[in-house]
Amino acid sequence: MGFVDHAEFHAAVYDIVRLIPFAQVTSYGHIAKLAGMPNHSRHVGQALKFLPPNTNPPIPWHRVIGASGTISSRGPGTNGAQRQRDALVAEGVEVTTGRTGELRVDLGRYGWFPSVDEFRAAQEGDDEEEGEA
DNA sequence: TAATTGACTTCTG
DNA sequence: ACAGAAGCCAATT
Repeated sequence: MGFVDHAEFHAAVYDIVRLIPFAQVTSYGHIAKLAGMPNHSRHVGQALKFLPPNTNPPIPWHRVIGASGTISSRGPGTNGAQRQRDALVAEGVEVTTGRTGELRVDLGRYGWFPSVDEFRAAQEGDDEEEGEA
């Protein structure tokens, strides 16, 4: 699986994010792992930042949070984390707000962390447009 | 070319 | 549970 260029990595990230089940969440690091690049968690976030607003099919970027179950705050003055919280709540995911304003999801209940094997199986059963010979 | 940045993760105390 | 530090690596300054 080694990717030779940036675009391929982004495409792989998008494909994986699309497969996150409704009302479930996973982490940047786990997506990097499924993409075969376990040390690129930060770049998964970069890929999502590059994501255009209107995609077809839609890419559920809001289902990607930190490994500790917290929604990454894009810094004060931005509402990205708030929008992510709203999108998750709209799917029925419980998002708790901690004492210091951190937004947290219970990974035990909503976490989606399939092994690479399970992920590939899901990819075959759920999406066959990839031209898998 | 070197330093900084960041939608991260993990370990320590 | 929380804070700090180290490790990480492509993109950006």
